[in-house]
Amino acid sequence: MRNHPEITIHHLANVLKISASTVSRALSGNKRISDKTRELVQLKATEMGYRPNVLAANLRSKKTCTIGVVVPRIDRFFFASAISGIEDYAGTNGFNVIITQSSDLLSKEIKCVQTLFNNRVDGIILSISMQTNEDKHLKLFSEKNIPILFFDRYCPTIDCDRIVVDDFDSGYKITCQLIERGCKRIAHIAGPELLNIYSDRKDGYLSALQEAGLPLLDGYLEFTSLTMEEGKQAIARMMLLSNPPDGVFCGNDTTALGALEYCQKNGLKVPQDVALTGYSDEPFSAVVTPSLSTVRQPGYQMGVMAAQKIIHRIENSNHIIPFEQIILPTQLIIRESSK
Amino acid sequence: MRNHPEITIHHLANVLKISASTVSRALSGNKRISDKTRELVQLKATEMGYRPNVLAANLRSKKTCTIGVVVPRIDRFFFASAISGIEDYAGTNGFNVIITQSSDLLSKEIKCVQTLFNNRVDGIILSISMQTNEDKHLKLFSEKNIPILFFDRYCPTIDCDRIVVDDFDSGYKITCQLIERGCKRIAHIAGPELLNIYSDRKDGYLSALQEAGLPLLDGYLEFTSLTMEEGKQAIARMMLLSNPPDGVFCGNDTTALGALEYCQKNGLKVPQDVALTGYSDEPFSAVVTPSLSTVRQPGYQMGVMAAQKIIHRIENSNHIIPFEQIILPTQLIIRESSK
DNA sequence: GTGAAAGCGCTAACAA
DNA sequence: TTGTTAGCGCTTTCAC
Repeated sequence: MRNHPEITIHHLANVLKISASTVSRALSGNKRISDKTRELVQLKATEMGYRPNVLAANLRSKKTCTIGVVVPRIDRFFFASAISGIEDYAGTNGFNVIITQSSDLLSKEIKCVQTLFNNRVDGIILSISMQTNEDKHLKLFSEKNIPILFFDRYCPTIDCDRIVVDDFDSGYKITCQLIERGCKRIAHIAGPELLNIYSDRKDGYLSALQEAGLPLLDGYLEFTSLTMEEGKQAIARMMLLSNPPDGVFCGNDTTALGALEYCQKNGLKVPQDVALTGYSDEPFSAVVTPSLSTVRQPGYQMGVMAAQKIIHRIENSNHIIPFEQIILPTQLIIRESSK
Repeated sequence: MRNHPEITIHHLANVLKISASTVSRALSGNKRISDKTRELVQLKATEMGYRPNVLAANLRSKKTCTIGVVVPRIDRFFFASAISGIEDYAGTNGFNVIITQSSDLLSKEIKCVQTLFNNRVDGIILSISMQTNEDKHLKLFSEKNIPILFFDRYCPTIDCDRIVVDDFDSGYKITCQLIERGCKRIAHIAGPELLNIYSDRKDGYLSALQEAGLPLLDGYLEFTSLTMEEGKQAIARMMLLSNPPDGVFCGNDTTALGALEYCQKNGLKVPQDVALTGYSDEPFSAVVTPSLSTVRQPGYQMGVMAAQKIIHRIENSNHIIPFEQIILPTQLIIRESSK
């Protein structure tokens, strides 16, 4: 089983008795070439099983046609959907996508970013980790004029494009829904305040309370890292307060699920005794009993837009395009847990 | 904001008054160099902000240190977990991962594979689409001696490594569980017979029936593409049979969820009137009511092993390593839907 | 232990 | 429209 040697443009050139540059032009869709030659070359190329050496082309043109992606976790539905969107758009536009995950660790995120940087990606799309409280590792890109784009979770100190949803508004609205259904004592299990998305959700919650003239009672606002276990523990503490909440807005669906489990184990009826809401619309939220009220984020669409925007910027790097923050709408989904 | 020019080994060489090859050796950990020079070079490299040009190195060494991945869908939990495993292992071993998705379409799969091929990935890990009934597009790789590795869904006509689970055994066992709990009329909603995983599950089911002396009644075996909607429709037809099943083994959790919804809408108690089981252990299966019995596949672990195995093969391409099929154990998870 | 030189496969400025 | 030429930045033989 011998390896056939790789066919290059020089082989084609030899066989066709023309120059390598003509072959190159014919293959790259250059205008300055006759239709006849082009067809001839293309025919021969397929015949001989030529495949372009992307590496060499990239080295020469100093572009890799690759975008790097850093997400906290690939296996979270929201991020998987976003990646799916990125890959679909990038794939049909001649770009490759290198995926990396930070596992919500700053140290890992720094490594990912470094790897992508060394691999000379043309742009980087990222959603920062829960720990990210510095931006040194991202400055690398700005310094070399490599486009950065944040989606969902961003670093406020870096000036670049962002695709986000209005977490403040969503947090506000979902709290209002709890108020409208009659809840008087509403608590919130929040995520790390460091992250824009969580602090915005929290601010939306606070704003809704204030507007309705409801007080923020002691112990009604807890900051966690939003795991299921922490959801259980947080609601446990809340329900043991002298004046327990009758409604809890959980920072994400996983926490809400933990809270739900706690309630069911402790004989609390949801939503009668305490109404619950989550955030993110994970696949399980619609099918759990009672089904979870939540906020749906357009993950796939965010991915598509992110890819679109960064590729546009890469391909127009000579132009000055002002940075933009695109805010995509979310959808409030009211289900049994807060009916 | 001027771009600083990229530092190359030649810049370092000039500054240090040594040759580029020495710099190269110092940086690549070559033995034939004095400790003093090595340290000097490395120091200067960091000082000047040198970053190796991976492209040039790859062009020269004809290796890309990149593995390509093709999965049906990124946003399915099983595949997302596998990707997560691949990326973790590859990332810590100096390999990049390019992800593509076939959307379960043969045509798209061919494109993905072609792209990865042109990008000269050093190896490709894939799980084929539901439509894949040919292997021409995969022969490309075998011809160039580029390692292919299948995980979960494989193409039986390609001779290469595989990481799979024992779908026959799992199908057999989960059917046995239905039998043990007293089901007498057990149906199966199967996936496309083309795919090993689904036909194996089906064969396991048939084998369990036969062993228990239970008949396969007319209309008890349906082939679908395992969407939620098809699950509903299939079970609807089954429950309208003159002799409806009292247990249904669904080809995956999504179908089982559809079946569950049908039962709940039509006043059928699960598991009392009809027991249900799924396959895959999606995140929702544990939390739906009644919770779904299912089979857990070690997605993350399969990803790690896949990456490990293919990287090992890439780095030992001079050796002849016999192809191997690794069968990972699954875990039967009995929950309320078949208690 | 170090340097000189060739070349990986491609593109693009320039010339014809 | 086509050819010539000069690299992109690196590795790696082959000298010394």
